[in-house]
Amino acid sequence: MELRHLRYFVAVAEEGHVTRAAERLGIQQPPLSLQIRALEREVGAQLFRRRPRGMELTAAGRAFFTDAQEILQRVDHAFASTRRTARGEQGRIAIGFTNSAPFHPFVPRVIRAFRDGFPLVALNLEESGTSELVEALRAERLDAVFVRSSAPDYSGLAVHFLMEEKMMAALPAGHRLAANSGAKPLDLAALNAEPFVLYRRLAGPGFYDAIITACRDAGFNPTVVQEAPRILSTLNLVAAGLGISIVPASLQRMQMDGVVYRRLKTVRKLVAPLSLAVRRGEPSPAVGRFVDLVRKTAKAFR
Amino acid sequence: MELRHLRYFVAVAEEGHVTRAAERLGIQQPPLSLQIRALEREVGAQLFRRRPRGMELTAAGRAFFTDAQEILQRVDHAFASTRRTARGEQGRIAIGFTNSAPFHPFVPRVIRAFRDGFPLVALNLEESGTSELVEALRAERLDAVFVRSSAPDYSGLAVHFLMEEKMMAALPAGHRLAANSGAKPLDLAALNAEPFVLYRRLAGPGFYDAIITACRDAGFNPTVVQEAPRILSTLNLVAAGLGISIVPASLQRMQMDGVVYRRLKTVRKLVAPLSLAVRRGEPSPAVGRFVDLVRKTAKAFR
DNA sequence: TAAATCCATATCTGATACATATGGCAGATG
DNA sequence: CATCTGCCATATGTATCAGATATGGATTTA
Repeated sequence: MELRHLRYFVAVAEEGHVTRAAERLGIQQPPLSLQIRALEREVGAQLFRRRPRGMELTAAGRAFFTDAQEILQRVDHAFASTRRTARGEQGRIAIGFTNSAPFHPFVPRVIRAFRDGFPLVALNLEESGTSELVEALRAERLDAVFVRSSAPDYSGLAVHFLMEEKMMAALPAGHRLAANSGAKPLDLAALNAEPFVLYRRLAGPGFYDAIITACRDAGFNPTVVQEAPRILSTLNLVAAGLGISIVPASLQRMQMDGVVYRRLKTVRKLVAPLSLAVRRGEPSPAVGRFVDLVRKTAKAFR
Repeated sequence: MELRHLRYFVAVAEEGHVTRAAERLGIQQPPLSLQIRALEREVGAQLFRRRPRGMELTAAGRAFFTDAQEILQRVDHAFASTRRTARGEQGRIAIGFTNSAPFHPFVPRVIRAFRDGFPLVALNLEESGTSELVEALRAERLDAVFVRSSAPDYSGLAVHFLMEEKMMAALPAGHRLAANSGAKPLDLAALNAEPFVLYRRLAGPGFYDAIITACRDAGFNPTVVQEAPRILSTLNLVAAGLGISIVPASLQRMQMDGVVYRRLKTVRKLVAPLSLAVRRGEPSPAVGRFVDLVRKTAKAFR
């Protein structure tokens, strides 16, 4: 049996009249009559009762009619769905981001923009450390990853730089340098005697190394008294008075009791980049559309 | 597109290799390659990415693969389901019976036997008066009807006599003729001075007329002091002492306080038949099977 | 570098779907 | 009651299409 048989059958069932159904289908009455007979032979059941004035469905024919309509409907749906997927308008993509990425207002904004523009594409969101994310990207568990730093190894991946943001000092409330919050930016060198609390290097090597390098360029080695596993625990430790930290400016959206943010005088290397990494080669249409939107939105965001 | 295209596509998708898929399908590799290309043109999307060593699905191809498998599965299901319906092993039939029919042990038994034998056939059961049932049968709201009497007009219907049962006298407890319940059968003439409570003629004309005729043959006109709309209300009125009644023997399964059943000496015309009525012509396979089972079970029941 | 593997293209042929002509049957009509 | 009408079924011919065979092109493998 072929779909042609189902289409012919449904037409005859709806018309109750072979000649009218043939007209509707654009063929002549004898081949339609033959096709119905062939279908009945193949199904192994009589689907119509022949009358002098037209045909009527048997009980088996009524059962088959229901199924046939549904099958034809599903075929049309399959076509439409496949075309949408091919155009990237439908499907599923998995997006990863580092623990600090969501605090950057760009990331939630572009995710919302994508959802609005492509409601039929399902987004899976994953948050993890940079290394885990890159590994998942390579293993095809993730399709695109927002990263905030240079990973040790981006081979096989395409990394699209989106933007960068300044870093700020995070000081315990009551700290001698915390007065006049929002006033004149601090010299990085003013932090030379301070104990440092830094986001663990393994989780965010880009931040860690950038901070170390910037301090050395300012003339001192920072005293790292504690590494924190998460960006939030970094702030918690600062609030507890264990030391100071340097974090991306977007973190100041996270107002936390006991933490005061102070701007720093511009240090060329002390910035936090935001990039999107994907696998090289041919992305799925949905991933392609996502990358396009992210890059376009990043240009408009600056 | 035809089902052939779906079958070819699924085979290639599963094998990832056109030559192997062609072998599996029993055709040569070049026509299969052409059919896949034709399908991609018709869908309007590339379903496979060609590699030097085989083909792999695109995102659109993966979406289509899911749909194609489901469609082919539904086609097989439609065939099987239609065959079952054609064999009367599946479908739905509506059975009607008069208010008194369920008390005959045969009726629930044959219904259970049918359910056991054809679990995929759904039974709708309706209870009503004989006239309503016959009307519903003619209007195709019911497919088969158990009746207990001769309806005024069975034209256009086929009535299969199943069996008959004796009638019994239903007396108020304490009645002078109620003593020695189960003893020697009563003469019908012994009831000549009694007030009669009868099941309404409109609801069960066969019973009514048979009782009137039998009494006249026994030499008296029964004094009908009350007609009851339902067989149960007939018994209720007897229990209340309004009079006596004559009911099918199967009613004695309905033990009711205040009612005593007494057998009657055999009166040729005073029996309650049980018949199955269906429309003339070609019943659906499920109805045909039901009629067959009912008739066969009735023979074994006697 | 030659051979192997795999899909794509070209050409031919048999099978099949459809057109046309006509027949048969049951119901409608005069 | 005879004739006509409406509708599906059968017979025959033909154009189209699916599949076979032969061969080519590109990439990988030995």
